[in-house]
Amino acid sequence: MKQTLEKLLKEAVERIGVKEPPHIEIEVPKEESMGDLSTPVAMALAHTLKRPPRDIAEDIAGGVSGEGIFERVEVAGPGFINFTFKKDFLHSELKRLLKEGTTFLRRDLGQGRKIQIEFVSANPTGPLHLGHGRGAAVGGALSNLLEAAGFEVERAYYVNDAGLQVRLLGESVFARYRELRGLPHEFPKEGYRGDYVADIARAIMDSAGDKYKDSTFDEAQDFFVDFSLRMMLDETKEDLASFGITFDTWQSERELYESGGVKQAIESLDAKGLIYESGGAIWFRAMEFGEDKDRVIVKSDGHHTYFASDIAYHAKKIEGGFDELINIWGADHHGYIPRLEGVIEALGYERDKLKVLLVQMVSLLRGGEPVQMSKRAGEFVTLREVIEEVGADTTKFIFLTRRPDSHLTFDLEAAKAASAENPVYYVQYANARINSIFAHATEQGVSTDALEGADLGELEEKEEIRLIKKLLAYPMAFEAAVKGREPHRITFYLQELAGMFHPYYNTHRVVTDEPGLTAARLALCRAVRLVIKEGLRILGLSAPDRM
RNA sequence: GCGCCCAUAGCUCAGCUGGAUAGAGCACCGGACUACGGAUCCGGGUGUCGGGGGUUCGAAUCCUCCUGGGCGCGCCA
Repeated sequence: MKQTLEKLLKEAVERIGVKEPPHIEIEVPKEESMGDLSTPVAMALAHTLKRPPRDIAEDIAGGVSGEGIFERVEVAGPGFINFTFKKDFLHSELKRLLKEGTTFLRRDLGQGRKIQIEFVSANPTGPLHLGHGRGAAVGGALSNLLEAAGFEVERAYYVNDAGLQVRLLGESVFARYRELRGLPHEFPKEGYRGDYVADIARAIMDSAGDKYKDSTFDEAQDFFVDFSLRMMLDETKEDLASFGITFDTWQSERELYESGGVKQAIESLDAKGLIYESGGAIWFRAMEFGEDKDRVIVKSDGHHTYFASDIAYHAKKIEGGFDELINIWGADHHGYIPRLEGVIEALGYERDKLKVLLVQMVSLLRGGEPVQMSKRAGEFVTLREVIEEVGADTTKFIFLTRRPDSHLTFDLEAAKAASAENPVYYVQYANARINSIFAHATEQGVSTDALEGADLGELEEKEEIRLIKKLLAYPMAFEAAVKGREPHRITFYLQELAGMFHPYYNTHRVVTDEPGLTAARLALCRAVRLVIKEGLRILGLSAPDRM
């Protein structure tokens, strides 16, 4: 629909003597009386052509060749050109949608370009919390979205399984282990205090018994750290699975050290003279890349900072042949962005090869009262608990009906209360409802197989025309979502589509006494279902046949 | 002190990258087909778009200052 107009408009604009036409904006006007699609292009041209916008609009409108396509082409307001399509055109486009299916809905904007999306990447020192859930929902939806748009997408998870934090986890588990055994123990001062630490200790008792009752932590360290890591990682994967999120690659930080990747990355920076020693530590010349201070890679005690392995990790990503890298981070890491971009430049690549998408913080409330989400503190609400309490689809939907950069307060009480009335069901119900219409049709002995031949010209009610236009507008929403990397646009589109389907259903019967009309309406329902399923799939939401 | 993000209806949020009279859902009130699922539908109103200034044909959207909130600014991760 939009593409057809785009092409005709471009020709018309060239026809009035504009050699290099600007980008032609096309939008759906807010009022139906303003036509189906609209363009402000005449107003944009007014300045350069030094003519009144309405005159230009008249000229362009007169030059649009689209006989058989437009019912009306009108100039309105300060200089908008409004287009209203002929019903025949809408019907033939709907026919195409039904025939081509998702091919009609998607556009190949990626052209097979490789893109890696890294998200969640939580420290394996504690369970996933709600903030991770937001990253997971957005990252998963964005991945599906870009995949549908013809990108080759890799979903990546980075596991920080090296360094002092995981050692501290092991030490905390060790202390709990001794505690459970009734042995004297000293809990590390900054240790992890959540219940999950004791859970791990219990699991160790189950599998290793009292094998380590006489060991010091130094002796038992490897076992405790590895066991704890494996268990945390397994639980993380379980949580993500129950949230409907999957990953293609799990990059271990430890592996980057063991394979020599970190060493290599540092050497390559060194070879470029971007590294120096001072005060016993090794520094990266971040200031040469716009940072306000240089950054330590290796501390004076010999330990590497996270930054060191991040350099190696991103070097490895780039060498993986990706055209674009996307990192989805919590907004509390925003200060880290220039540092990492600097490194990418230092490694000899374009800075904008990496796009960091910040997902704003989620503050958790329960009945208006703040709930702490600190991993070190004893009490916090995990993603798992929220999924169990509120449900995966509802939780995801709450995340996907907001711009990622909007701050979000997630009130558990409100979410649960809203759960029964949640808009996600409104959308899913449209799908389920269509399924029962088809079941009903079959019961009535109406064939639902041969809808290809249906005469869609039968669809003349205004609710039907509106619905068709909305369906044909899906590619526009899709394109905007892809270009802006904003999956939430799909969410809003689906709510609007369902918001047209339900009233239609209540006004007009699909299965009627007239076979021709029935076939056409069934075909329309099938198209609605197709689009809803496609949208829900992209968002990572389920599309149950019955609810 | 410096930097990033946010502020739109009572609440939760959209607003298609500068366009027409700023929109949904929730909540509240009233109503609906002996037929395809009432998780539905129909009707009812609400705005100094946080505030001031600027840019221009035109600003919720861009610039600037201010206010308020969130988050960063380590040889932490």
